[in-house]
Amino acid sequence: MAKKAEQRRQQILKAAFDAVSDKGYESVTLQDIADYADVSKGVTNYYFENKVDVFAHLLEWITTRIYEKEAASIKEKNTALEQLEAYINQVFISPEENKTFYRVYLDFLSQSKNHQRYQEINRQFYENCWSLGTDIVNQGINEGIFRVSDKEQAAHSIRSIIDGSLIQWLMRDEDDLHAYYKSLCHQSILRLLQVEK
Amino acid sequence: MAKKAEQRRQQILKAAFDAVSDKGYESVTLQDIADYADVSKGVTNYYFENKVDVFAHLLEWITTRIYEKEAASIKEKNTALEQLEAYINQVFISPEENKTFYRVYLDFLSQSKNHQRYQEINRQFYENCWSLGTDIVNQGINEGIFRVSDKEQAAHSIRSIIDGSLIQWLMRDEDDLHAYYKSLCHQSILRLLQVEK
DNA sequence: CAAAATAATTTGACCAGTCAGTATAATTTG
DNA sequence: CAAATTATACTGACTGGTCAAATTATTTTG
Repeated sequence: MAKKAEQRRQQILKAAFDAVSDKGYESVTLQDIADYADVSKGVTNYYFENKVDVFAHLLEWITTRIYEKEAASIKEKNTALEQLEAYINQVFISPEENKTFYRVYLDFLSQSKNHQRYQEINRQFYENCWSLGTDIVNQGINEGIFRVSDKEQAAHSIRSIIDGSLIQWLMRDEDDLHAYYKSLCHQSILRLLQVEK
Repeated sequence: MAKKAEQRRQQILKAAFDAVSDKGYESVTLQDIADYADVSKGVTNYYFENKVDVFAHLLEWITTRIYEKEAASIKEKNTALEQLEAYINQVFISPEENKTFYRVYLDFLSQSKNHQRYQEINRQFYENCWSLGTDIVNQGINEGIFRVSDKEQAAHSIRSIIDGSLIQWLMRDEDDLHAYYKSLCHQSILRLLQVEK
């Protein structure tokens, strides 16, 4: 079945994700992936061209998953402020989920310069993120609560603040900072959009 | 004597930097470093404990160099706005220097979670950066042009914006975006600090 | 339906290559 | 010459990828 094959691929991707999360991109071997997936080494090469191919699919999976979750939680809300809050809430889901997800994502970011394919996937991810930002900004402008001259620029800036906050949080690796950086990120963006107090 | 030895170390670190810049952290070998330094492989192991030791010294060198340059260019200026501009100018020196430096730095960031030692060096770097931000914020508050309630928070936020902008610029890897992200970063921080137009 | 044939999947041994680190030899220096 | 430094050769561990054989699933046939 094509169904069965798709399941196997998912299983391998999940295993690759766990492996990278535990050991870091560079040190994950094909054997690791096989071990995490509870299959033998050959399987990975049966379903994917090679190691890079596995990782490219993994990056694609991660970024689209992040984007879709963000888009979904925004769509539930009506006002720009609620949407923004939902966005930030989704970005900073929970310390556990965040750490694993964004550590792996950061690994890929630093690999992007060496792999054209990763870079392309990440470019797509950025565009998705910007479109989320633009939508919220448009909504806020229509509501008359955001004061922004250049919408595209605002979208870029929003994502900068999000990524910058996430990375700083990730790097400090102390307890109890998750809520702090979530709030910092939220407030920074509100100031950027010049929302009246 | 000890002078010569120190020179050799510097030579090796510079070689390691060039190698990482060209090939990326994960794929640099001890042989690469030796080749870039025009010495034989044994030399690296003579002056450093092992590969990680070389890289830890390199990270330390990079981060203190970035910090010192930033601190120096800020010190030249008197007003908060000038200082901020000098800061941003130094962060976004030139496309060439930026790309090499921050690509290597990003490599280290993603490795930090796996190496306690890298993490410690990076923590120190963050604290230095925050102190730069705090100084400028204090100056601006004294001048009455920044409206910030929490200075520490402002410092964190400033560095978030800087890192976020740098990474987004790095990842897009298109021509002519350097000036755009420099300006975006500058304007975002000004808005954050609620400078009157 | 059952046996046989065929196709798809899985396994793990294996290969050729690479690397970090070590040991030792050669060279320089004082 | 002796100590410090550098060059070279080597080792053992590990990796990505291959592949023939084994196993399992599916289809065909009588």
